[in-house]
Amino acid sequence: MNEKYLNPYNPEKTEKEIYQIWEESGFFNPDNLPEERKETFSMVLPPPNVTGKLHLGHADMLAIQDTIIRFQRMLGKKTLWLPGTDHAAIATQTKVEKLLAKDKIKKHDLGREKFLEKVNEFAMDSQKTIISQTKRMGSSLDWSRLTFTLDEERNLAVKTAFKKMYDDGLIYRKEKVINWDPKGQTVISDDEVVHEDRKAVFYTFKYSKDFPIAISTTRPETKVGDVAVAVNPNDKRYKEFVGQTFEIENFCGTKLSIKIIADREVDSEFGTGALGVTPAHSKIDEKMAQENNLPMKKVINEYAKMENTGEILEGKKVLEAREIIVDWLKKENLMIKEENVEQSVATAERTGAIIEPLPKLQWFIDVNKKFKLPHSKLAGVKTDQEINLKDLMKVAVESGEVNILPDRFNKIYYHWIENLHDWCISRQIWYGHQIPVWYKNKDTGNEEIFVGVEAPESEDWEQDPDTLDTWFSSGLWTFSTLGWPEQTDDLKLYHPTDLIETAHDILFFWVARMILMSTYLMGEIPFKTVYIHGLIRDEQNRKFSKSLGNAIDPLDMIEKYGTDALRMALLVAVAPGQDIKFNEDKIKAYKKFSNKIWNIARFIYSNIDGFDYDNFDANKLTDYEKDVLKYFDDLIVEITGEMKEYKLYLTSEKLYHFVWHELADKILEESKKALNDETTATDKANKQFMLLNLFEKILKTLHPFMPFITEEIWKDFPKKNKQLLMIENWPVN
RNA sequence: GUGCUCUUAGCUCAGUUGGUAGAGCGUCGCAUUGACGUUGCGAAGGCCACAGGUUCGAAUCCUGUAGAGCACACCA
Repeated sequence: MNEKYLNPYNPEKTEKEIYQIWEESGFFNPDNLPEERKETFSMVLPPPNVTGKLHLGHADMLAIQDTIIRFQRMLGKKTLWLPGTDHAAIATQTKVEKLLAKDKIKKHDLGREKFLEKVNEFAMDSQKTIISQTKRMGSSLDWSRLTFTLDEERNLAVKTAFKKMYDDGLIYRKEKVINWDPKGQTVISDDEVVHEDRKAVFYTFKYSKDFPIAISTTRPETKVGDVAVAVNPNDKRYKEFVGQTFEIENFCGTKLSIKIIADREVDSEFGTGALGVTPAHSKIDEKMAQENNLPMKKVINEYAKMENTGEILEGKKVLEAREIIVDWLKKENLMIKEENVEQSVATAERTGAIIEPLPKLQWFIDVNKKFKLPHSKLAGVKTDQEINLKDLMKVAVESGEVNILPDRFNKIYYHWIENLHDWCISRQIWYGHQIPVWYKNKDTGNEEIFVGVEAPESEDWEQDPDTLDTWFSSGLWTFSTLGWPEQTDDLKLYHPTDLIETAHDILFFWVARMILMSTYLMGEIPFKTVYIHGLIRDEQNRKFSKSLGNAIDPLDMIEKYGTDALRMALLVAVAPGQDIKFNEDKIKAYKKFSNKIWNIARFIYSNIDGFDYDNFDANKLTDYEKDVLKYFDDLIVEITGEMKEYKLYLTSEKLYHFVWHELADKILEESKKALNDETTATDKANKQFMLLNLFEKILKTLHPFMPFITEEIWKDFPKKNKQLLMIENWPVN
């Protein structure tokens, strides 16, 4: 027996050696796998943001995906698991800005080019850290195909996609009321808006003494931008006023011209049944104003300060302006009622700032416009059929081609699509894919536009300074990483991918966008199955975050307990979609399990001297050994089925139970007499064979879950013609 | 407002198509220096939130009630 078994299992030393052996073998790369493998299995890694280092959520994702890819590799498939990192535009830029602020450096002082150099430096540094951490988790990713969402090939994919969508009329530029983040100084999409419940005051008042209708609002400061009052067409109280226009000379120092309009959207039961229409600062009001040919009056600027108002309010912050108006209304005896209400306030996901709806010229993806889909491979959509993006996204899931686990997320997905509006894709930040659009004669009124993959030749064109929403490039991920727009072998072989595994908080940001981009650009689904894992929370059920100071570094856990133990703790009995309450004791328990396996190896290996496993005649076995082996073989059949359905949480638990409570507690104990020569030589040989045979299959079935310790023990397994355990065949009969 | 989910042992959670409830940790006994950075054997502990219904049979399917949570949202 190898002397290493005399000491306890040393994860730290073993894991580094083993990972190196795997990397040097080249087997992470499907091109190097032995024998001819016809069936493929492919996954892309959800690219971690290059904003720092990995957290437990990443560890969870890596554990699940690596277990799946190792299982598929052992099944004999040509397996590709493709790594990458995400530039995470706004998140990374903000991070670097903060770092620079420590040295009192501002981004505008540096200028765009210099600043981007800094961000890039940071991003590449961060990428290095992330890669080394990912390797510590045992991830069998094909590093030869490493990608970055902002590298040259991906930039080509982004520009190609943009151009095609523009040519199909699906990307348009328009001045609309958008979600403005005053802190981040950029537009954000609807999905980046987080609604928070807050207390607010609901004010009811009249613009002036002579004005016939009272209105209600929680934002009096926007009312200086009002151009109309809308009422329900069936509301008898206000019918006589519809169509009239009232001039208000002085509303807190500002002149207003208010037309009374009728709109079916107005609920006569709510408030006074009349709604002050502020087209520039509310999306629903914007729509009403357009339908009634009313002007837009912008009264709040990009810094959330008042503009185009009378002197009293001009330049004031919105909250100050609100107080001033409320005081003025009271003083003028125009205030009718003040009620305390719960209101949901729109805030920016990244900066936490309150969103200011503003009219701005931006780029959008039209999700409702119909177009002809060329070369459809989608179930339920014919080639050249007219369809819009919204329906395309819906069909991919409805047809069952894309299967979301657990199912309940299907319903959440449909619900999201039903409420989907056009996607604003331009951002006023520097770090990201610059929009491939050039302008000429911009301020002359004869503006010309050029949209292309390459910049126009002559020099008087100026590129749009804005960058694209980071999710635009992420949406292309399943095929941009395989070489698209080039028709590469990888693309043909591995797309659609088999599985995407990710957290539920980016189902819409990412999963939905990948479905959109893939169905539109490729005419096929991006992946067959979506496996959604839960979020990891602390013992008080809070999210892990730096600000709370409760963050746990997975590397600390690995140092204490070993990667295999951490992986098991994240996998056993955790159903998809289920949030995990982090518990260090669980990891400890699987460290003990690692030790148990190590000791089983010691016991078996120290009891097989002189036994020839390769040439043993299995016919000599008695019914007892045959039954034991059959029992485990049956179990393997069962768990193989589960693994194919991605039910790792069941398989891991069953294997744990079998190893500890069947093999160690019973089968091993029952074999001791024979092994100690207390019975016959035949009996001893039978038991030796049985134990080795069980152990071989256990090492193999356990390997996807606990790759390091199983590979290490496999080195000493007494068998000729062995390969690395990671490419041994899965033991199915 | 629209939609979704959860409630199982002290704690954290499994329970695959309906067939007399499972794991880890914790608690309590007993044993053991053994292949075991201990482990083994055993025990206590659950009317599976509650009330109805379908069924020969329900933790599992249906309806309702209560509590908890989540997603979405142009209700001023």
